[in-house]
Amino acid sequence: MSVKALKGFKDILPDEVEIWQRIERIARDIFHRFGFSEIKVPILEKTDLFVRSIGEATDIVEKEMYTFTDRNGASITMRPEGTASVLRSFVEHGLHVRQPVQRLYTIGPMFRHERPQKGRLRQFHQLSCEVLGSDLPRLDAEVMAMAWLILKELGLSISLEMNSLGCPACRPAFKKTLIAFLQGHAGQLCEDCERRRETNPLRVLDCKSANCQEKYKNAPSILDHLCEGCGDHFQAVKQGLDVLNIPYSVNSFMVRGLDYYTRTTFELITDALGAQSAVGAGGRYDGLVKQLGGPDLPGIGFGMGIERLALLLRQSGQEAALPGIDLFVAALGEAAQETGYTLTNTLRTKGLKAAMDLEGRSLKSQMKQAGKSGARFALIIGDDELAKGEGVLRDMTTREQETIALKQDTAALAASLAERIQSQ
RNA sequence: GUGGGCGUGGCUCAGUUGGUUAGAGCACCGGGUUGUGGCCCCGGAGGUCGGGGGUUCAAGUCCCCUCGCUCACCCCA
Repeated sequence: MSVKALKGFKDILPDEVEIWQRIERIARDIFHRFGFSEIKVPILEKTDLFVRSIGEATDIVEKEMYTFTDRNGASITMRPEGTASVLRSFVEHGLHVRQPVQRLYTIGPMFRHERPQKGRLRQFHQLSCEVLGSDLPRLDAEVMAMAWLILKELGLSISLEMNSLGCPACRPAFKKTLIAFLQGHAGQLCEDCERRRETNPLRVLDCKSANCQEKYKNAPSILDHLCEGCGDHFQAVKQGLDVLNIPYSVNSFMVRGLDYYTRTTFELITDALGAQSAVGAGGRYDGLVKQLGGPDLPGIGFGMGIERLALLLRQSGQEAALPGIDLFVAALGEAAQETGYTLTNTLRTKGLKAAMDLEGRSLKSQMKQAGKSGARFALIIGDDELAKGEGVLRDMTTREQETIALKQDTAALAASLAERIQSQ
């Protein structure tokens, strides 16, 4: 049996790459419009970085990380998300002294050892961004507006759900209230919720069991337990979204899987991807920079899954066609092959997308290739033409042909062909 | 980690109650046009029927094991 890719690892084949490039192009453009700069960070980090940022008791850290010991005995992890690495870099290089507020984005692979399914892979790719150094509610709204614009310009309609998780000042109190409420339903919940009642009580709220949800109807809401600062912040974020005309809904049951989130959290939801409904998600993480040994600066960011975006684009019939070439050189006979070979390569140096058949196949076969390659023109050179110093230029869409002079100088010929074709 | 579905040429699939050289469409290559594409016609190449074991005179078809893919739970992008 031949070697196959690892489970959950996928090749992105040429016809699929087209749509990926479109996604990245649009996202980059919008990031730049919002004043973001790209940062590239390593895929491997010390395991400790993720344990400290994502949280020891999270699923990601507990059972999903690709962690191994390197040849020096150090514990290394393939990044399961992007924020930790970007913040590590931010702190390590003291980026905060360059300007008070930093806007950064990055694009790359993430790794989580989960059971693969639709929209979920072990190596997946994210577009992600972070803003460090400001806790203004208007920034939260702006970041969500940016995510919204990316999806809009991709032609996707997706709903925005947001919530506030409070801060270290008010969340613990809410947790207690919630635990007390759940105590009242002890023994009546699903297995998972019974377990999480103690370990991660906030989690129970987005349980999918109808029975549990029925019980949670009267559960206390985090939004009623926010401290004054968090409450004001939340109101201001909503106003910001209203001002910017971004449609959203508040989901007080929304919880995030990473421990570092504070205050604003949000998800970009679709109903077209089966179980993996989140196309993007993010939120504020005001204590994280300090926690990683940096200055006490607030931050906010989000990530979007490229595979999920690509899936949605394909479902909505937005498959991008492979771009055609400019000119296909069809040569017959050895001398013509020689001329065609140098001509084709010279055309490429002039900026044209040019192709020819190196196998010496029949003209019919070469014309077929020209058609399949999407060429706008075909230049037919046979030894007959060569003797007369001519070639036949065929317009592949109109099927019109004309005889053109093949100048002695291949470079000059290439230049005039390039000019002619580019002017069309 | 737990369930369900599925594994036949590159892709999508047919394969009757187990029975002779395993088929089709698409894609690929060649020919029909001594030098011309997208349609049509003809031909060709391409398969250890996921793998192993078993039952049988005979297994793609039945049984067991195993591997892989996939969807869902869980979790999340």
